[in-house]
Formats: sequence, C-alpha cells, structure tokens
Amino acid sequence: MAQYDFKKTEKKWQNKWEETGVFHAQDSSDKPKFYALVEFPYPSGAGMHVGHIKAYSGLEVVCRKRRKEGYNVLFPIGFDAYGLPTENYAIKTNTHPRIVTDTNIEKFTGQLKRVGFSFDWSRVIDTTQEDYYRWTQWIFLKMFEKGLVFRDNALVNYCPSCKVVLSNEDSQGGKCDICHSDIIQKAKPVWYLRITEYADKLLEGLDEVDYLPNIKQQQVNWIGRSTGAFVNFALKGVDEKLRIYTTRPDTLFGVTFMVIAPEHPVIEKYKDRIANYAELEAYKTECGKKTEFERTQLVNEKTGVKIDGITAVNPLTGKEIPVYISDYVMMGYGTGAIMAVPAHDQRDYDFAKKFGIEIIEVIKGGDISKEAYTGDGEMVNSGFLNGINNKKESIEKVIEFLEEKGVGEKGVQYKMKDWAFNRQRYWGEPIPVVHCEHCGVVPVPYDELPLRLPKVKNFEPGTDGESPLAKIDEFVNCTCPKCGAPAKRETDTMPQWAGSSWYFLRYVDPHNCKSFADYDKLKYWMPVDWYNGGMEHVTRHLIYSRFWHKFLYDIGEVPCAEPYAKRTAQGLILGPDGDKMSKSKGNVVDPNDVVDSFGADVLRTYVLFMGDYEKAAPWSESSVNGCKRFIDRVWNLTDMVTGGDGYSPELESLFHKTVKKVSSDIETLKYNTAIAALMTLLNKIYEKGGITRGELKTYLTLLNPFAPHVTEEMWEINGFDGMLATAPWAEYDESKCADAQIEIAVQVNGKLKDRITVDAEISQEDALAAAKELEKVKSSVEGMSIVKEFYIKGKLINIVVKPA
RNA sequence: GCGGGUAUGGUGAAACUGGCAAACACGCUGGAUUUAGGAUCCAGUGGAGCAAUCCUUGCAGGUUCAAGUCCUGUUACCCGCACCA
Repeated sequence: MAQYDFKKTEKKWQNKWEETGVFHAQDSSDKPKFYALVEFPYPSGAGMHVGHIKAYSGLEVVCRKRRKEGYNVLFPIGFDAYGLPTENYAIKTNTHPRIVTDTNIEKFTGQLKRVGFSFDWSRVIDTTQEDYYRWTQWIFLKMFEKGLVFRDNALVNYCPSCKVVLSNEDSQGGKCDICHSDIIQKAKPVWYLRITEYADKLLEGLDEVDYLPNIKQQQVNWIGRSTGAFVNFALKGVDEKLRIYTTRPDTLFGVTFMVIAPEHPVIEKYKDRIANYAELEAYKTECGKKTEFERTQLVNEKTGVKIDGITAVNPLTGKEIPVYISDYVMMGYGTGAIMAVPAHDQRDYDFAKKFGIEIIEVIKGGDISKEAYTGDGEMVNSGFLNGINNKKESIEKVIEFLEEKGVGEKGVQYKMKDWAFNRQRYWGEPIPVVHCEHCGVVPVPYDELPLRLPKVKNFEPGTDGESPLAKIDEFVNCTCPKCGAPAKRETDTMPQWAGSSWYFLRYVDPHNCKSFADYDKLKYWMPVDWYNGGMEHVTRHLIYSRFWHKFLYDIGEVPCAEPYAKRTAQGLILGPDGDKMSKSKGNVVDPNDVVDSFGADVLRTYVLFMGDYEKAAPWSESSVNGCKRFIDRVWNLTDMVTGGDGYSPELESLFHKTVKKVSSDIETLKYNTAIAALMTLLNKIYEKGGITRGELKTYLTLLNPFAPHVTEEMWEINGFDGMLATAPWAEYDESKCADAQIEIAVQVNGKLKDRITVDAEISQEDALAAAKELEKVKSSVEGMSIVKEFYIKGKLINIVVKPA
C-alpha cells in the first residue's frame, strides 16, 4: 500500500464532517444528553500552542466515544475575546482591538479545524459580539436590581503599568497578572459584585458536585470561611467601641494590647486626642510605600507605633490595655483591628517581645518564655474559664458571656473579598449605568441593551487611570432614564472574567435574541456533565462562574443550582527544555508545525500519550515521531486483512480485554494507557501477521476517537458501512476476557523461582503439585519443611519453608 | 506558617481491592536494506557478575507468607494561599 498521505486525507474528512454536520448537537432528541465543556480560548496574537490541544483532546475523545454510544452530545467552542492583552497589543501596533480580535479568532479557528476536533461549529460564540455582551450586561443589571452591585471609594489594587484596577484574584502575590508589575494601593471608586453574599452557597454547593479533590480544596481555602466572635472593646474616655474579630475568644483573658491597621478610621476620628499623630501618619506613609511583597515576605521583624492618647478596656477583665498600629494587621480582613494575645499567637508574641508588652498565659501546655503556645490545654488566669480543658467549651462560654453583656457576638469571616468589577480600559463590556445629579446611579433600562461599546480611534487609557471612554462625549453625555435630565454614563468597562462567567449557558441556545437562553433548552442540557480546564482557573473563573450561575438560579433563570456536575484538569505541556512554555523563552510548540510535518492524528495521539493527563510533561519531538510510526503501522493493516467478520482464536481474548481497557481508561483520564493498550494489540497483530475484517473493524472503532482521520479513511477503503464517526462503539464480553491458559509465578519464601503455564481454572491442589515438580522449586525446598502454602488464583504460588 | 500533591530505568511513564516491578513509547547499542538518513525493518537494553545468583521503586524503620502499594518517622521538589487575627 502506498505511503499514508495524511495531508490529503485529513482535509478530506474534515470537509466531510463539516458538510454532513455529524457533530451538531440536536436540541430535541430521544437520546440521552451529554454536555462536555472545555475552557474557550482567549484569542491572543501568538496563536494556539500545543497546551490548548491537550486541554481539548481529553473531552474530544470522550465525546467521540459518547456519540458512538448513542448520546446526543453538545461539545461547543467559542472565544473569550475581551481583555487587556488584546488591547495592549492593539495600542502597540496601532490597530483597532476589533480588528486584532477578528484576526486572532480567524487564526485560532483555522488551527482548531486542522486538528479535526468534533466541535459543534454552528454554536460558536464570541464574547465581544453585541448579541453576546448584551446578555452579559443584562445579567449585571439583574444583579444590580437585586442589590448585588455596589460602589465604594476604596483602596484598590492598582497596576501602574497597565493603569488599571485589579481584583484580588488578578493581583495574587502583589504582582499584576497581566504584566507582572508590582501592584500599588490606590483610592478609587470601585464597582463591586457582592460575591461574599454567596460564600456559604459556593461552599455548600461543593458537596453536590464531582470535582477533583484538590480543586474542591483550593476553592474551600479560597473562600476561607472561619468562625469566631466579634468583640467590642470600649475606648477609655470616649464614647467609642473598637470592634475586633477573633477565632480564639477563649483567650480573651490573655489580651494585653490591641493592634489596628495603619489606615483604621479611628485614628482620623480621634486625631485631636492623639499626642503622636504625626508619628502615626509617618508610619502609615512608610507602610504605603512598601510593596505587597515586602509586607508579606519580609516578615522577620514586627514594626508598629503605640497610639499615645487612646486606651482600650478588656470587656472581660476591665483592665486597661494599650493600642498600637502595625502593618501586620490588614484593613481588608475582619474589622481591621485585633485583640492581641501574645501568649498564644506567634505574631502577637513577636510584637510583644519587641515592644516589651506583658505576656499572660491562659492555656497551660507550652513554654511562653520561649514562644507562643497555640495548642490546647487547661485554662488558667481566666476567671470563670479556669480549669476547663476543652477549647470548644471555653469558646462557647465566652461567647455566651459576651452576648449576655452585649459586648460581642458569634461571627463568621471569609478570606474571599467582594469582586472588584470595573476596569478603566476600552476593550470590555461597558457597565450599563448612568450617573444622574438628581437620581444618583441609575441602571440603563433593559430594552436599551446592548449598551454598545463605541467605535473609537483613540483607545489608550488616560494618564491617571481614566477610562478611554471618558473622552468620548457622545458616549458620556446622555439623559437620565429616570428623570430625563442630562446625565453622564459610567465610563468603566467590565473585567475580562465577565464574559466567561456564563458562556456555558449561551452555548445551549447561542442565537436566541429574546433571552440569554431558552429555559426549556437549559432544562434539557444543563448542568454541564463534564468540564475540563486548567488548574489556574480554579480560584477565579470557576468561582466567578459558579457565583453567576447560582445567582441566576436564585432568580429562577436557570434550572439547576450548580453549573458543572464534574470538573477535571489537565497538566501543562512544558517546553522541550522542561520549562514552562513562553514566548520569551522561545520554547513554544505551534500545533500548526506539528500538523504540517506529522499530521493531526499524530498530534492528537501524542498529546494524550505523552504521560499522565493530569500531570505536567515536557514536549519531545522524538516521541512525537514514535506516534507517527504507530499511525503508519496502523495504516498498513489494510494490507494484512485475511479473514472474515469474527475474531481469530489467537487474538479473541486480547481483543475483548482491549475493548474493556480502552473503554474504561477513556472515562478516567487514562488516555496514555488506552493508547498503550492499542499499541500492544497492534504489536500482537503484526506478530501474528494478519488481521480479520472483524478485528479491523473493532480496532478502527477503538482508535477512532484518538485518530479520527486515518481510521475514517481505512473504514471507507475496507468497505465498512456508513461513516465511522457515527458507527457504534465496540462491545466486549467479560467471559471472553480470560485466557484458557495462564502463566503463574512460583515463589519460595517470597522469592521468584520459576513460572508455570497452567489451566486457568486449575485447583489449588493441582497448581501446588505442579509447582513442586519444578526443578528450581525442588532444590529450594529440599531438606526444608513446608510451613505454609499460598495460591493466589491466576497470579502466583508462594511456598513458605523453614529448615527442618 | 497553612492547604494540596509528587518522588519508580538514560527519558516520558505502567503496575486493578498488597501478589511476577519497569507494560507502552522515546533514547541508546548491534545488525539488515540504502548513494544517503532525522526513513524503514530485525535483535538487545534497570544495575552488578563469566556464571549460578544477588541487588533495585527518595531515605530510615515497622506490619505481612508477600510492600512501589499499608503504618511510623524523615528528606527533597512542585502547586495554591498567606502577618487571615
């Protein structure tokens, strides 16, 4: 047979699949549904890299199998196209972001189609199109209506290089997620989405979904729920309470000072009473200069200043205690103030040592002359708690006491903060609200959506982080929808994460112009049965989109509480040098190059064969070549067809076993061993030197999800019915998976001596007797007495002996 | 510091509820064919040893007839969060 011409063949079948629409999902069907979702790509200028291909290939294989199993499969794709990288590139090259985006989407589409993914291309979405972002704005307005949107003038994470306000999620580690500059804190008007309102629901919802355990754990940590108490400490001489949050109310008797954040408003309020106000101001300025990195990483020494003029009173003991400011207390968590218990908290301990503050032990068990003791033990020096040995009990008693006296109560805190939702940039969804002098903030009426992003020539941000939209008078000036007076539009846009927070709903009904999706269609398709994507999205996109979906559920717009029934994650593909692929390192592998020189089937097979799907693995050109060899050897099977429709006796059980293994491996992300099993089977076929038509049919079916082009071509050449893409999946018979003759190991004292081939159903007695006939066993047992004998069916025999 | 994970040949990796460690592939060595090979095919390939045999799953113990797998301790690396009160 001629050399396999993958270029011609792959193009041929890609055209055929498109013409026949075999991969289009049906909106009404008697078949069971299967909705598989992959994270839609951000169409960057660099094009796709092979990591995208790996991310999509996993569920691609599952979907191709599901269709064969008789499911109505929805496997959509789209583009998450709003965002800063495009805008920055547009500014750099002086090209409009619309054009950049269209060009990139075209490039990505071409790349995806060349790989032969079985996406439903009739449902493609682009988050920057009016008929899409109209609904993004619609959901925002619904949230506004329900009080989940609020505006605050707050200290925000600000990237001086991108000139943009960032969420906590986008500024992890004190670095801008986009350009990696150091983040500074800046006061700005910020739009927030009240995601914290959904903290408990997001937490509880995890119980009903099937996510990988580490994904769940990361979300739990991110939400960071803790329970404790709020306690009000009276300030001496003024009518003011300093409110704190603590998870350890049981240590309240050990409080010897308090610390508040440098930005705490109480300082400003009692400015006149504070003798060293200037010193506090200087300290605060000093802290503001520190980068997040210095604040969190260089923690070797505590700093702070005692407030001269404010003294607090411990509500339990009535004792007067000093108040300090220090940057180890954050304004953004809890109340921005803490009660300090140096004996039982290491940070407080360090601070107390430095400032010579009293340390009172209230829990026995440690040595507080050396370090803080954070363990459990008997309460001492603690009034009514003395003698209690149980942490839970003492916490309950204190809270009961606080509530009785009205100086505190039980409380819950979350590490998760509300979602800073505006960006001072051009390439995003305009936030649909109007600022009116008389009415305040007024939402744009629903029937005026979409609020279009104006087409402008100059889309660079202002020097002080002003949105480019602020310069466009036709956009800014409008009338108030409520009172009709002249008003101004909000000029900030939504963050990149907005469009992706609900895209999985739009796929269900992508062309609907009356609602974001028809409810009945949502009822049929939702939830997503299986969602695969990267670990890097676990605390951002995955939380955000669950939040939006839960909100839509609460207002009756979607039929289920959780959007994704199952979530898995693929591992990165590293560069050939073992480093993370990046443009700057020049180690990026372009899928187009691989398709050009090896073909799409080889690329698809390799990305799944290269290792554990969930683990990172480096790209290896020579291993790609191994997959090329494999596909070519498969192609040559056509020359080896010798028999009829059944399995040959020599290969029958191996075929049944392979069908079983490939079928189950595909379901558990073990694509590498599924392919290995197909390679083993191929080797056996070559050893035998022939293949029956029935065997070929099964082989092509099993390989089809991985290498759809070559198998489809061979299916046609060998005259099998219809298109392989729609042919049924292979079945196996459990009873035929077992071989009649099996080889078992024979051990003496756990050491391998020999192997024997026996009848699979041989009795223990016969197996042992046969084993004892072996020369190597005889010599090892000679002169010894047999203590015990083990026979593990089909596996091994172990004879335990000791000197006679 | 907290949370999660990983450790097996020269390399990527297999190994179901404890049961023959290294499947499958890459690479390497030798051979065949070839003007040539980054092509193809065949054979070999964990380590030591002429051999019988012995050793081998980060390290140290333990349980067991039997441990990569279970238990205790320990080291290194990776990921996420982080003065979170």
